[in-house]
Amino acid sequence: MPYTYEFARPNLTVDCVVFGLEEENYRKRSPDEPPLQLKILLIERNLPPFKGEWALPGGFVRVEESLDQAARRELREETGIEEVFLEQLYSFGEVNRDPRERVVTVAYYALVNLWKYRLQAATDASDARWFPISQLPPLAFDHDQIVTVARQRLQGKLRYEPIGFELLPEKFTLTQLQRLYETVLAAELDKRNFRKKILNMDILVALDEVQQDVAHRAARLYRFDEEKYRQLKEKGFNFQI
Amino acid sequence: MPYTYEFARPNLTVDCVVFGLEEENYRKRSPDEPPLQLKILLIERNLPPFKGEWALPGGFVRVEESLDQAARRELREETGIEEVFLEQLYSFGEVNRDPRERVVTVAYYALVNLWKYRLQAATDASDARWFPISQLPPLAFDHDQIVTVARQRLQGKLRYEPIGFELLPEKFTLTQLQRLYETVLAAELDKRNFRKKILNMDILVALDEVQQDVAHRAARLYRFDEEKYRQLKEKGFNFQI
DNA sequence: CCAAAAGTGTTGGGACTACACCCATGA
DNA sequence: TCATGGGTGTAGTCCCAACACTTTTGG
Repeated sequence: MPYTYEFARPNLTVDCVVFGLEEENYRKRSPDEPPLQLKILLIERNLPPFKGEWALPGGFVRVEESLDQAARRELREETGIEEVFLEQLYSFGEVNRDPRERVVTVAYYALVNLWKYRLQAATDASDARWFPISQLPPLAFDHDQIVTVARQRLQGKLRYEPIGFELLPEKFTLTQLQRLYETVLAAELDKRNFRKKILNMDILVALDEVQQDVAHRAARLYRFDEEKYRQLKEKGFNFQI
Repeated sequence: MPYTYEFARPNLTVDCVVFGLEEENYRKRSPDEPPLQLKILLIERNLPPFKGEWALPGGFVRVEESLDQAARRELREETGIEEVFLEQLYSFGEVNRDPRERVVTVAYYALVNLWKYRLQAATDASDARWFPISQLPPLAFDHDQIVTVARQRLQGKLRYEPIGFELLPEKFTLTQLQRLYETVLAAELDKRNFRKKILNMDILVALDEVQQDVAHRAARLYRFDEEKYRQLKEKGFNFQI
């Protein structure tokens, strides 16, 4: 019982906007189709309200866990995803966002490496599915609004923090990295300028490996050097695309 | 009664970090004292826990009001402040942030024009007081952490959104504006470059008025043209200091 | 040998930095 | 006339945008 409060209390949930990046099928359906797609992970609701519709993974916050813990728990329980980049997004508290009773939700967004998690995420939760962000089904509650805010945040954050690497495999080519930026920011970037910029930052390590199984010259693989980035950041360096 | 949840529920509050900018006393106490000070508004608690300590204005969210409405209501009830810039900051949900029971708080930050609100804010709430941000008393709960996050957000936001004008009188001099930036960002800026930059943005209107009651050449007054800024923003213009 | 993507340098323009002196006003 | 802040221009540097061809590889 609350010690200073006699009124009815809102309920509290967490919801997660889980972003993933997926390569298009090898056989392109149309010549101009983009080679990468930004996707989000949705759950089909099997309880009212909005039974049968799609919704963000999430659920009630328990008294013995922090908000961050609640978000990670729900993500694990509903999608099998663990140990990913997860950050608080915004709290949504309109009075009628849940048609039945008052529910405030603290929204999070997560970035998932689909090269690592594709199988796992697909099997752990049979009612979970990845949707291209440009072709989302109707969403329950105000989840479309949450997705919109999450997408804006991702676009903003991507430009001034090196979080894009969370969406790529550990070893990636510069072209993959560029396409990631082009896909999320919905903008075209100049190849030479992009490479100069990112390599001059000195936060990538060139590996002695190249792409495999491509029908043309194989590209060099790189990985993100997180330690180096931390050091540079302490010296005042600012990541910026 | 919640329809899908049988567990104990966290309580939900809002808290507001209210920023204001105040000119130093006319008689400087030391020659190098900064001419502007960033302050925040605190409330002395008259109930346990932390009775007698200082805390952010805030309180429980009611079922019939949104989070934004709750923040504005608490601000009005506890400090008399209304119709100010108010934006959600972050939600704090560590399990033991309240020593007695589980309370999650959605923190907001507000920017107050102290030239307009000084009197009112001082009288409406006898237990409210403005503190220089560099000389805060010990705060209740995790409010020092909330203040830290709010300050970082203010510094960041100030650089890429024209929100600083909220802290100044409607008519201000370029020097006042520059000092505002120097105070909040804790950095010195070059006078000529600052003026060129801000005037080139074309978001200020030069008034046919000058400063009054100064013992030297009076500076021209300007005001922020919000409408012009909106138009420029739509065309892709990005404010940046 | 052909298709497909990898990889690579230069140049011009715009924006930022650094910097010092004269001006207007009131006391 | 003096003290105080108001107001102004230029030159050098750096960063960014624009831009096209050669190389490598597998099929």
